Amino acid sequence: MKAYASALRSHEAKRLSIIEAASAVFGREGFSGANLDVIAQEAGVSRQTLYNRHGDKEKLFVAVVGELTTRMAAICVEAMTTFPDEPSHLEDDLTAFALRVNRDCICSRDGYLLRRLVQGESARYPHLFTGWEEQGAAKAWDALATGLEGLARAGWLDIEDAHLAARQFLALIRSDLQVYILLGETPDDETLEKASRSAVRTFLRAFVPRG
Amino acid sequence: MKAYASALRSHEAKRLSIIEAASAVFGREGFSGANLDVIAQEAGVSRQTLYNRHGDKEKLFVAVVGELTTRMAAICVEAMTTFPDEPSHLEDDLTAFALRVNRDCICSRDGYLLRRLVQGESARYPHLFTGWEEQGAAKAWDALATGLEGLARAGWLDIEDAHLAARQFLALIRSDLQVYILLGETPDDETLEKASRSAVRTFLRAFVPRG
Amino acid sequence: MKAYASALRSHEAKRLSIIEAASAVFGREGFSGANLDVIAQEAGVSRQTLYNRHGDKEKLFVAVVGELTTRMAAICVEAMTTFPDEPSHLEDDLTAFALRVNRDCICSRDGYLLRRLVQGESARYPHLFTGWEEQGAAKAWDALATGLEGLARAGWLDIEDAHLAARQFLALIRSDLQVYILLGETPDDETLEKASRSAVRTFLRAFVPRG
Amino acid sequence: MKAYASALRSHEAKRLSIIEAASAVFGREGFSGANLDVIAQEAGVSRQTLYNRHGDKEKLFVAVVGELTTRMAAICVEAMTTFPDEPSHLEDDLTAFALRVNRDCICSRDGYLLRRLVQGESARYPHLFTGWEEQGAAKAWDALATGLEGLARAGWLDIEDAHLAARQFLALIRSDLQVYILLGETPDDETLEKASRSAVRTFLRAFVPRG
DNA sequence: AATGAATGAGTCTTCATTCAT
DNA sequence: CATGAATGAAGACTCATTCAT
Repeated sequence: MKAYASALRSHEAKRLSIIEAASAVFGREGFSGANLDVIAQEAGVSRQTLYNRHGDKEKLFVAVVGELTTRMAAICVEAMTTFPDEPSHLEDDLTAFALRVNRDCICSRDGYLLRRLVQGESARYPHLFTGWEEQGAAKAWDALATGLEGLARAGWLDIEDAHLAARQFLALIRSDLQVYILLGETPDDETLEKASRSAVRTFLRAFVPRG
Repeated sequence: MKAYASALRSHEAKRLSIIEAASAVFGREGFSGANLDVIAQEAGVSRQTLYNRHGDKEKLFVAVVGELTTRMAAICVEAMTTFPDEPSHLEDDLTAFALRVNRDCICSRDGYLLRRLVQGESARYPHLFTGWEEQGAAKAWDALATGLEGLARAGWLDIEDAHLAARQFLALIRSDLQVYILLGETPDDETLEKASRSAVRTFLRAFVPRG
Repeated sequence: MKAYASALRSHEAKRLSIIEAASAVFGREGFSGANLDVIAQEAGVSRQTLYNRHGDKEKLFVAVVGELTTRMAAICVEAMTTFPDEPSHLEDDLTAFALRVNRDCICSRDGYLLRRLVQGESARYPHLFTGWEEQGAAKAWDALATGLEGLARAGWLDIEDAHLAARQFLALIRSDLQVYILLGETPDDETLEKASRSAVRTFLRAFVPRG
Repeated sequence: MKAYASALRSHEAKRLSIIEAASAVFGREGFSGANLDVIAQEAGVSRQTLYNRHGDKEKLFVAVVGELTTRMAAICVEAMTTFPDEPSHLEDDLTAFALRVNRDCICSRDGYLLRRLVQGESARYPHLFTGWEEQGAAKAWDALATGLEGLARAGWLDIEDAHLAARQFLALIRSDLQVYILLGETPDDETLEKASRSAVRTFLRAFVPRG
């Protein structure tokens, strides 16, 4: 029993370390620049194990993207649940929400890696992009639009096109983080908070009902 | 004379076709995925010529990024000169400006390629990113901030931090073009105009003085 | 007892399925093209069992050739016993004999496989060929020569060199089956009968005493 | 001009040495056992040249088979032209013809190699076999059948089915050379002459008109 | 300057073989 | 005995780079 459990654990642990290593290397070097021996080494498994588990380089790449997409989808869904449906202080609450989205979805390591992989190889594997968009981006936009619509119905905001507002909200909250996004660095909380707050302020100046 | 001129032309023509081909292939395949024979062939020159002109693969890559950066800087500067310093109709004029920026700087072929190259290889060649940021992005932001400041001084806008507003303006006008930006497709003018106008409207709702 | 017997049976059964699978794969792919994992899988045993039983790839190959040689020797000997020592109808009886040789020795699956293995690897393992020739071909020729000599002594045939006649008999009866022999397909009985009969007819035209 | 001619010569010479080396190695080791580096080395060219000229291992193999097929077809056609249409001494002339066929078509190096390649890989590349049969074997059989028919019409032979007789003739003349054929050794002229003569004698005993 | 070849390193992939469970 | 992993050696194929013509 123990052996079985530990084998399972080791099996799953290996799977994970392969995905970790592969996403790191693919992210760092791109698909063609990635070296399977390096991945195997960083994963602490033998090259054979890579092949046993994933067949070949391309399939491994697809597996990595799939895993990251799944993970990020979960994280984004989770982040969306913190949307302030009944805000006590609109600016503060939206800022907290924006900060969370920035931290967990935009500037997280997995987010960075997934973005790089999809950006870098979407030309070669268009389906990557499709899957990513449908499972990730579109869902997040929808959820956010729904949240904003709720605020509008409750009189907090004055919004005509909720999907448009959602896209603009997302665009604004990342507008001050371009450098971090590009380089894959995670900004500290102060930076995140500042970027989020200025974005939310502008967003509210645009969408809070006047007079 | 003629021979000299035509030799010159042919020399410059070759230089250009090499840059064109190389940027296309590097953009498509990334640095490690690019094949110098393919570049030579697409450029219509011999492999030797690549080496004679550029020394080696990395130098060629750097030359491509340099050329694209120079070009894009010029284009952005040019675009900035169309900023409506004395607008007749603020929304229309800013929309026209935004459309121009979107079309020429964001969604153009060179813009797409340069972004891909920098994004893909900035990890490997950090100086690429530095050069690009300083010569391209920063200058554009400065110029735009100056323009916005002018509008504010003239009473058209109510802006505290002009650089922040510039970043947000740029973020907003591209917020509806993510797909095109990612895939490198150039949207038609209607799409560009719509995306630009909704962004400008939101921007103005946020920054036009009230009451 | 039962357990013992069934263990034995299973042991022998495994041995056989290994030989079957190995001969099939070696025959299909040649020595270097054969993959031990494939053999193990087709045999329904684990790779380890191959190694436990046969040591390594080369030894397994030799075992296969040995097994096939033994089997084919037995089959050929058996076929030779059907030689019509006292024919009632010479052409019919010799044709029946030829058909049997063709079917069991030349066109059988094991015959095909053994021929392929020996042909393909005799350059690498000359002793394979030696063993095969001595145990298989030579014996068969001798037996056939003896049979023909008997017919000659009984006045049915007019033969000077019985070994030569034996070789020619064998050459003739396979002359119409080259395609099947090469591709390893087993012709139907009609084809076999026709090929055998025309060969026997020619053989008899050459060796039946005149006048 | 000279340079051009010498380049051509060297080009063709390289092509030939590649084919020579490749046929030797493929013949010796089989398709999967053959090592392209060895072929390149034996051909005295670089590995790259192999790839430039032939694309990949499989295409090189096909090219080798094609070349050998073409060559052997020419040689067989040439041999067939020596068929004694108007024999002065039937046995001697047919023996000379048989010897020639044996020497040039059956026991020649190219014949051996082609046979090995086709036998060894016809399972994997059935089209190899098809091409070989149609361009080589079938043509040779037809030509021989025509020749025998001529002798029959002229009263030298008594033949019903010329194609059958042709196949039997070919089977007989190689019946004493099996060992050489299998091992790819070229027998000396005495052996060839003896094998051919005994075959022709039997053939004539079967097909010369009686009485 | 173009072409073709050579060199040498590198990378993906396969596979025989062994070891641990 | 089966399973899965590890190791190490090939081997096919690619590619940057250089050289000769």
